[in-house]
Amino acid sequence: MDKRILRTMLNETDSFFKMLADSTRLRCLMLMQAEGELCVCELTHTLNLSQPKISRHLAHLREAGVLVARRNGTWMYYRINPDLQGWALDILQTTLNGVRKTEPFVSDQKILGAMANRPGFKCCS
Amino acid sequence: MDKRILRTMLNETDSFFKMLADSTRLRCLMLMQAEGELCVCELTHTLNLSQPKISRHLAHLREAGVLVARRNGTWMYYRINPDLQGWALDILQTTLNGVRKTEPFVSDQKILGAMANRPGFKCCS
DNA sequence: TAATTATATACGCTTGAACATATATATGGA
DNA sequence: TCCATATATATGTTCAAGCGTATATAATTA
Repeated sequence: MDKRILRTMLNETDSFFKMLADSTRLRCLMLMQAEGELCVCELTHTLNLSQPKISRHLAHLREAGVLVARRNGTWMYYRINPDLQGWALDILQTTLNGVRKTEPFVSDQKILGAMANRPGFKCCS
Repeated sequence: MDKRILRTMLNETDSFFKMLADSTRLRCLMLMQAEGELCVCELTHTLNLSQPKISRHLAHLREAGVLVARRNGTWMYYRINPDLQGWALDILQTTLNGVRKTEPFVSDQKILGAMANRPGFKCCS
């Protein structure tokens, strides 16, 4: 764990909220809260934003300890850090419940659900 | 209700988190979540920050619809807007539960509790 | 009306964060 | 080894937001 992580790992409570205070990051987090781990290409496709923009925001979330990552081949999968403090996990779920029927979250879920050729996606199980 | 309020009144979810993403604002909100309405001088004393700084942050919170205000003589009392959406109120309470035993929130509560001459404070009932 | 207290706002400055674009790195397959 | 795909990072710029200081407004009391 490097210095950047130690510096920002929720030592200060408001740094957690800073991570939620950007619409791109919040949309990514809500998708992961709803769907579990997602890779960069799924988020790039779903939010229709540039790959560097998505990657940079995911890096921020990871450095802040909000996300953890796993590599599988060329794909990087990100998911919400299960070791987040309980109140932080609660807030993510409460937020999802609060926004899941509003835009842009409805559309995001829909677009992700309709995405073809998702890596690791098993059709017909 | 003026244009600024309409623009920021939680039409965008992340604007709510933007309001929580500043330590001064978060400390004020946690005190109000714990204590109910508070006036500017109580917050200025408790956080040991300049009056204009506190006032400006309270104005932001009010414009965003997170706080409502009431005047009583020369004092302005602010409190969490009871008409906030349920999920937003839940998040404030969850956050308070999560941080109430950590700094700077412990000290803030202590200093406020020990403050002398609080306006509207009835000694010996 | 004048003085005092409490609060709000205006101004100029600084800084951090987000952005677009370009480029680097990493993995897997031919 | 070379290429293609997926992802990460670097660079320079722009802009929003916070800050301190000064000043304005509002209510109260003399």
